[in-house]
Amino acid sequence: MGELRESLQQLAKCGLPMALEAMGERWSFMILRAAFNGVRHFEEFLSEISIARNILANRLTRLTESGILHRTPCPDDRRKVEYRLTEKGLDLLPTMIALRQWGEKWGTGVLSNPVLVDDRDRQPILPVTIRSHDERVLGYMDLCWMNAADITPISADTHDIGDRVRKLSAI
Amino acid sequence: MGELRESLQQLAKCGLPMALEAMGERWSFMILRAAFNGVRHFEEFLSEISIARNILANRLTRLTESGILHRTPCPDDRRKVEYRLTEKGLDLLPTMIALRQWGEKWGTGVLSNPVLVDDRDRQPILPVTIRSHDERVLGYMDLCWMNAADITPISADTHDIGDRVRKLSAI
DNA sequence: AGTATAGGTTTTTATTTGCAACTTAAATTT
DNA sequence: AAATTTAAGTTGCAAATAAAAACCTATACT
Repeated sequence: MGELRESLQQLAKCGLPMALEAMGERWSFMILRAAFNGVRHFEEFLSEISIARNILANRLTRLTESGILHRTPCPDDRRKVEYRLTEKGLDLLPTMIALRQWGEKWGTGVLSNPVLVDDRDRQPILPVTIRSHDERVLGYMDLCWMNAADITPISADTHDIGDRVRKLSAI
Repeated sequence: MGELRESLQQLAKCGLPMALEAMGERWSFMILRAAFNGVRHFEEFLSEISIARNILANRLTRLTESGILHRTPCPDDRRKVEYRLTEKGLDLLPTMIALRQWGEKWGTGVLSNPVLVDDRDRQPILPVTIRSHDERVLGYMDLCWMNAADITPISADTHDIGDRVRKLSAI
């Protein structure tokens, strides 16, 4: 119980809250999804997702400020502005696909179409999973928390691992 | 362009909006994370995450209604109620870990501690990635959309794949 | 019987959303 | 060159939602 509590103190500073600050708003995921689909301009976002103008403007600003999108005025048509995913933004793809797959699996039985496939062999991608360093698929029960300092870089001593490891669920 | 637009119509009914209806609210991820860490009771959630009572009550109800948590009155102490992750809820783990990893990678340089490891060999898990059917790691550029009906179950005809495939980004 | 605990609800206030109309600058049409 | 249209916002105002604090009810503990 002491251990658990300690871990929960840590919760405040793990990656999630920061991630949610950028992504936790209702429309952010939808905007990002549109961006992943090649949408780049204000009016285009507006017509693809049913969002209010001012909210879209606000979210685009915020996503830009947090480095997920990059805003460039178009050189060819100086009325236009281009919003593009940055590397940081592109890096949200696994999260988005994982969430989408979850939605498909547990949603309204409607099997989704089109399907995401590997461009190379046209076969559907696998469900996004958690993997061990040697690529085994891990479930909830296979995970535990460990002090970063106590991780042996792939070999070495094993004397008293017990009290440095907290067998915990996840996240 | 016509193709792109068609795909964007599809956007409305893919898995994401449904997923966001359940998960898209600011506190839902934090509540879920606490749940993954073994938090089960109202007052416990309340003290672990700084959320208002009424909002917590509301979110727990909603998460329960959407089948992510299961609510059971405790038989031993009948004041208490237990909120537990359902299978559907547990299935959000890859999404949450993916989002958390993203937050860690792009957040405030602070490398997070503790670290999630495989219980079996105490080695950190891999970053969550997108994989092809034969387990290759795929990036944004390796993906495209394809009509579900047109996917060949691992072999067979390849005559006119061209016009049935949309080379698209993702999500 | 009196107090504390668990899990809410209610009331009030602040913040966020969403809609509609307006603005500004640049491009296009007439 | 003037009038119109397009792109990307901003502003103002009503409605919905969130947050803080107080209150409530049932059970348990002493």
